[in-house]
Amino acid sequence: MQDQIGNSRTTDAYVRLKGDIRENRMPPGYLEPEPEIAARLGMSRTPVHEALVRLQAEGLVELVPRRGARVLAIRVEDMREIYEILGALEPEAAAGLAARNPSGTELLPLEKTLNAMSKALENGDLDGWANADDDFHQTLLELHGNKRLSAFVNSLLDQSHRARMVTLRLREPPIISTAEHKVIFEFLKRGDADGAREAFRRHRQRTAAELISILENYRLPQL
Amino acid sequence: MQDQIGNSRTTDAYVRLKGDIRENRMPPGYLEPEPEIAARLGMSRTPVHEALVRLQAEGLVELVPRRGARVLAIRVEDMREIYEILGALEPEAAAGLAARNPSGTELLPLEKTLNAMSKALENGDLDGWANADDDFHQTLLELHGNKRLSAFVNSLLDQSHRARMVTLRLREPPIISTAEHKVIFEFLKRGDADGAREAFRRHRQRTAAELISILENYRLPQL
DNA sequence: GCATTTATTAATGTATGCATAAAAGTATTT
DNA sequence: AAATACTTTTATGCATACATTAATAAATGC
Repeated sequence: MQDQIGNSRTTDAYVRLKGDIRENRMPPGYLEPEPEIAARLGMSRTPVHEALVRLQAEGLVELVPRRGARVLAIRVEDMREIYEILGALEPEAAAGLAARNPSGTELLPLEKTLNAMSKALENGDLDGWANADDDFHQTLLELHGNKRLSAFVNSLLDQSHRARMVTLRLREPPIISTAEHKVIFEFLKRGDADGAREAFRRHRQRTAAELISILENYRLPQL
Repeated sequence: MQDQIGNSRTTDAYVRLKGDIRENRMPPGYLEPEPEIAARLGMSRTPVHEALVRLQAEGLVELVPRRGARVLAIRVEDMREIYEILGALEPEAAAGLAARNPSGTELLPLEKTLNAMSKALENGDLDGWANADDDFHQTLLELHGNKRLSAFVNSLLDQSHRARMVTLRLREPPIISTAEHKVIFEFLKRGDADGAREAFRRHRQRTAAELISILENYRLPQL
C-alpha cells in the first residue's frame, strides 16, 4: 500500500511540509503537534517525525519539546549569516567553473534560466522571476560539480526563500539583478575566472545590502 | 528510565556511532543492519534509526535499502570537495573576525589551542595535535559567530577526520602547519583582515595539496 | 478572589508488531 | 553438477502501544 507517486511516506511528508513552509501555508511561528500533522497528512506519526527531523536539520523548523514543530522565522541576523556564506561560496564556484572554460553547450542550461528571468521580468511575473533566479544559482553550482557545496547552498536558498519573496515585492522590479546575472554568465562563457568571481561578489554584496536595508526600513525584524 | 548521563537514546546512539566511525572502530565499508546495531547499543531500532538518519545527513554513513548502514569511505574527490569549500569559507571567516579587531581576551581560547598544538608537536603526540588543530578551526569559527557557517564547517571536518588522521602519519611532523596557525593568529590579533584571509588561504591551499598528493602517491583512493 | 496544589489531558520518546519484499539458502529437476 | 524454482530468513517502513512528563485545567485552601 505504497503512496500514489512518491516513494516513502517519510519523503512524501517531507516534500509536502517543505512546500507548505515555502509557500507560507505554514507561516513562521506556526506551531503544530506531530499527531495533528500526521492526521492532516493521513499517515502515522513515525514518517512525520522523520520528515520533521530532516526539516529541522535544514533549519526550517524547530522541534519544541512538548509542543510540536514550529516553523522558524527568518530574522535579519539569519539573512546576514546566509548572505555571508553565499558571498563566500558562490563567487568561488563561479570562478572555478569559469576556470575550466565551459563550452556553450555546457552553459546552455544556465542560459535558459537567464532567458526565463528576462521573460518573467518583462511580464512582471515576480514569482516566475524568483524561481528563475533560484534556478540560475542552483544550475551554476550543479555545473561546477561540487555536490556538498551545491547541497548546502540549496539549503541556504531554501531557508531564505520566504524572506526573499517578501522583499521582492517591496522594491523596484529586479532589473539590476537580472543584468548582473547576465554579466556573470558572460564572464563564465569567456572563461574569465577573476571576472566571474568579482561579478558574483558584487551581485551578492548588492543583493544582501538591499535585502537587509528593506528588512530594516520596513521594520521587519523577522518573517 | 532515562539513560545514565545523556539525554535521549537517539542522541546517545548518535554520539556513540559517530565516535565509532571517527575512531575507525566502524571502518569505511563496514555494513551493519539496524537491528544488530540496536542490540549492540542495548536499545530498540527506533532511536538507532533516527541516529543513522542524522549521520547520513552528515555524510558519514549511507543507508542501504535492505542491508543496513554502511560507513562511507572518503575518496580523493570528497577531499577535493571538502577542501574547496573550506578554502572559500574559512579565510572569509578569519577576515571577518580580524575586521572587528578582536581583543586579546576574546582571542584567548584561540591562543589556548595554539599552545596545545605546539605542546603536542613537541611531544610527538599526533592525535593531540590533530585535536588541537580541529579546536583551532572550530574556535575561530565560533568567535566569528556565524552559526550556520560553523556548523557546516564542523560537519566537513568530521567527514574528513579519518583521512586527515591517516595522512598525518604518512608525512613529516606538522611543523609548517603549526607555524601557519600562529601566523593567522597574529593577523587576527593585529586586526588585519586581508592578512588573515590570505594567510588562511595559503594554509588551506598547502594542506589540501599536501593531503591530496599523499593520497595519490600512496595509492589511497579511499579511506 | 487569588494562590497553591492536585488531577487531567496530551505530546513525545521508545518499544514492538506487522506486512512487504529482498536475500539467502534449499530442494528439485534436468 | 548446474540451473531453476521454492522456501526460509531477515530487514525495513510504517503503525501502534506504552510510559513518562510537561502543560493545562480543576479543585482546594487561604
